[in-house]
Amino acid sequence: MSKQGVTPQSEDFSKWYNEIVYKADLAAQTEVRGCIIIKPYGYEIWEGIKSGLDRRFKATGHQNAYFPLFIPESYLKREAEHVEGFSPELAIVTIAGGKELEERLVVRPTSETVIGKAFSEWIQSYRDLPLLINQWANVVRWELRTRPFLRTTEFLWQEGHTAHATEAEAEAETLQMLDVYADMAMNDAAVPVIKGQKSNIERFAGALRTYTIEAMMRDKKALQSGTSHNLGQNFAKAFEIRYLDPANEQQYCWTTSWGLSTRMVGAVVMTHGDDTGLRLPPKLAPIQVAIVPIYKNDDEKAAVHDTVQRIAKELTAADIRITIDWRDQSPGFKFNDWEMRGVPIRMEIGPKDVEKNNAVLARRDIPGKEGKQFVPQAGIVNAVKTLLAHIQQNLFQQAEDFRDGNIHDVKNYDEFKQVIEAGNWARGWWAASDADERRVKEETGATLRCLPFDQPGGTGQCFLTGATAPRVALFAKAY
RNA sequence: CGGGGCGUAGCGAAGUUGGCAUCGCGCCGCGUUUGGGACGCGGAGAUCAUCGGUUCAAAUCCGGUCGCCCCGACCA
Repeated sequence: MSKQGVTPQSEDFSKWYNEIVYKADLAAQTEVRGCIIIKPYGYEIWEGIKSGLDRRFKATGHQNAYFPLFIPESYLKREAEHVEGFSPELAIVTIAGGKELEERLVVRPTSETVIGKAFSEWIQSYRDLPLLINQWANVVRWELRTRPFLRTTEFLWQEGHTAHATEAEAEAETLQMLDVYADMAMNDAAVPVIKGQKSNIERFAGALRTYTIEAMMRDKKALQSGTSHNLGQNFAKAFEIRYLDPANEQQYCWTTSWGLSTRMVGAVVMTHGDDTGLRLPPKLAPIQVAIVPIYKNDDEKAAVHDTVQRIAKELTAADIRITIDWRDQSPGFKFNDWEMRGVPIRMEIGPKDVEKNNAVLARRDIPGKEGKQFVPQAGIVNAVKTLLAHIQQNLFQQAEDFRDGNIHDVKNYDEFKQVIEAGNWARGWWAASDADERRVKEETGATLRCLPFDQPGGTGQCFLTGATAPRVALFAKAY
């Protein structure tokens, strides 16, 4: 595979993204439209996201389970808004075992319906609540336009599903899980996100309220990176999810669902990547340190060998993920290769370093000489750990500064159009109707990303209608 | 799903009026190299997306199908 450079982001961001995905070996294309192979290096990033989330799910009392891929078509039809939202993108099995099926089976686009059915059987009494379940699964949505990780026909995700006795509890759960997503995004993926509520138009099909974390990519487009829904009693009523309360009265449960997908891998790529390739946050990087031994001949190679092995062992013992690059290539080639793959730290160990008991550490987040430093071999584990933490922090800071510098407050529709036209995000007081929101989308291409939790307070004048508005909204062009 | 572009070796491309399938990178072997993308010599690798048609002869001309990319409408 050619490693010789990549199209600059400024020239063609889409092209840059595609090239990076394939050149950094994250994914491969397949014969089936919109379906990608997630290659080991890409899958390891997903595994990092996954384990970070799974740990947090367990810590908040959730258990994993697995529900079937196939859903009887009739289930989907029980919740009117839900089926309407999803029917255009369903894949449906009509023939199986060589026979036409009596009831068609939908390949799950999400599992509210099957899980709702199960919950209705599992829940009898208020003592069974809350019921806190998560599943790791693949889902299928027949998308018209696909992009690796960002929107694929089949994708991997987790979907949490919970049932509660009261609306307040369900709401608390919905918000808690949004916090879990934001925490993982910011602390593990170093992706700064804005928490907020979706508008009616952008709300999940069948939900009462939908909350979202929104991230800004380096082309300044918004990426919805995780969503959490308070489903109210809609699914409880459709699937008879009821419990007997302490007063011996039947009550409908309040349910929630929340999901985060392999799209997050795309978010990591597009939040941190630069013109030399990927830049991975240390916490998610499959390889945190790439050790490149430097030698001119076999004698030097032998001389360097022991030092490299010893340091590698120390790093591994400290749970630092490393690789040693003994490939028969020039050092320059290797430097570029690991930069393309986004490895946070490159360590060079050559004859001079062996002699002086040094090693060279080069940071991926600071290009060239600036990011290089000599460190003594004694205490190298701590030096690496500290540097990894700094890189994690710096990637987040860079992304946050970039994002904040590209969000602009607008007072009227003209300002709004200018900001959107320039590709930026617009924030303004908002009190307009659903119809107005659709019109804005039609006229400018920007969608209401969310009503941020973080509000200025008080009231202001709606930038579109001039009416008194209780809160600001965030608009942007989105993926 | 509309409009536009494109499918030739693993990747990127050339292929004129139809006539031996080319080039660069990568891959394999040998030798020289190696602290920012090394070089020489020798090799392997292609039903030219696919199906059909025209023709003595098709990568090339005609038609269908599939897939990919870009721009729009729909979506985690």
